[in-house]
Amino acid sequence: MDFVEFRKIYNIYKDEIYNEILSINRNSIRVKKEQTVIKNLEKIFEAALKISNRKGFQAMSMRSLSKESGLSMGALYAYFSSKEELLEMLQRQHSNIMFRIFEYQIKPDLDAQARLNTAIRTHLYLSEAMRPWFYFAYMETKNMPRIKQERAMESELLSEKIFSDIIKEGIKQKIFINNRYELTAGAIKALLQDWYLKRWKYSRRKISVDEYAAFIINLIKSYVFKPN
Amino acid sequence: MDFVEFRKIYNIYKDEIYNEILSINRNSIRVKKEQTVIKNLEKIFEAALKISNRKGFQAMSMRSLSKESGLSMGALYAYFSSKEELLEMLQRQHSNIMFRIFEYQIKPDLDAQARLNTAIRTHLYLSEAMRPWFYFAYMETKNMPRIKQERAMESELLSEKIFSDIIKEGIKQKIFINNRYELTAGAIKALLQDWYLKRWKYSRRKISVDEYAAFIINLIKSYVFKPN
DNA sequence: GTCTATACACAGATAGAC
DNA sequence: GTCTATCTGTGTATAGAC
Repeated sequence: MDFVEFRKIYNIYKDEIYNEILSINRNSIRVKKEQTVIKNLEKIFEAALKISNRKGFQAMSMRSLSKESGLSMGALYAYFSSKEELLEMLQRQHSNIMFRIFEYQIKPDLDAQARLNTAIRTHLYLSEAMRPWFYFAYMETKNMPRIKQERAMESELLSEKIFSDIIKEGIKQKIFINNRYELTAGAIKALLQDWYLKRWKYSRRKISVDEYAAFIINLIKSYVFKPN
Repeated sequence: MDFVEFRKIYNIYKDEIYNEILSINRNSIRVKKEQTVIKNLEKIFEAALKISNRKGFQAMSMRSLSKESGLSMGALYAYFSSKEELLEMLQRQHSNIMFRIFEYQIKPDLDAQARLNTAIRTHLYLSEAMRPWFYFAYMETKNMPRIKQERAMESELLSEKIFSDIIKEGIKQKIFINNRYELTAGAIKALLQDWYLKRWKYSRRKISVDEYAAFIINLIKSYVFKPN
């Protein structure tokens, strides 16, 4: 699988994003006509991600969101009851779509090595396709109240577990060396996150997402196969 | 070198931090008595880092900073002319102290392997000793205006260059394999940053800073020495 | 040097016309 | 469903007493 191939799978899901947001938040959205809701949610979310990823969610005023999205302040509040609710919608939607695609992609019928590759590629390609969402989720959870941060931490650990489980199994099957699988899984996550957190750096150096995928996979393999 | 040893070196510098802040910002600080300035700057900066690292600098109100630092609003503005200036003071101080210690620590008389170790350990230990500063600098540069972000990006590349130069030299000396040294340096940075960005995770798992240093070093070595 | 009290701008949110 | 106009709280910053 490379990025081009991944995009085909992803595009099927993509159109459902706003349908899903609608059905989850049906009761808090005052507007009735489905078509209108979907069209406007898309405008609102895109604008919110754009401004937030530049200045931070906190610093984004409702006035600027109104201007960027093309809807008036009054209209915005027909889609959520407070700025904080908008934040929650964005966060939840990100984690939903992420785990959904992950679940679908990682087939259990492959050996540990192939599954590790798939997991790394899936995560990386997904973050590339949905970069504004990933960046937003990473940066904005840090400034949230304790309780909601806990949720984000669980989500981090859960996605890390996908990697550590695969490595553990590889160790059991004697394919990999028994060598700090938990730290290794954490390292994979950190490297994957670097891709969307410092996109500017990789763009400047003209590193493609496929190149970066290959690099991470090689780096990790050299460690889990290390003879010493 | 381990963390205990590093702390001894660090402690010598530590006391100079506020002296240095004072001398750099002498003209924008209205208070004359040196002792007073140093004592209060410490209070202000500690409070600012504490609140910002929990809620973000933007979300920290001057009222809350006043309360946390124990100084009145009026008093605060004797030390900086605007909230933005406070932000600048914090940022600049962080990058100053970082490059200062780095320069001092990395001796050129060692071979590439030993220098790579020292560089990794120095960066990691420094971020551990000054965690609130590092966390702050990482999170808050993202929301800054273009021009200032450029500065932060240059700083990222500069510190990355320390690692890539060492690796390049190792390749030249035929100690290391010629294997994407730029991406490798970036990976080292990402792994080092993960330590202070997700401190909660490592604390929970009871990973010591020395353990983590050894892990990164092993991971990277297995790649730069990889036989294939 | 530090305080309290206050100015003034702008934030989030809503009411009511269309 | 969407708009404009407006309410009310909170933000940064400063003036002037001590």
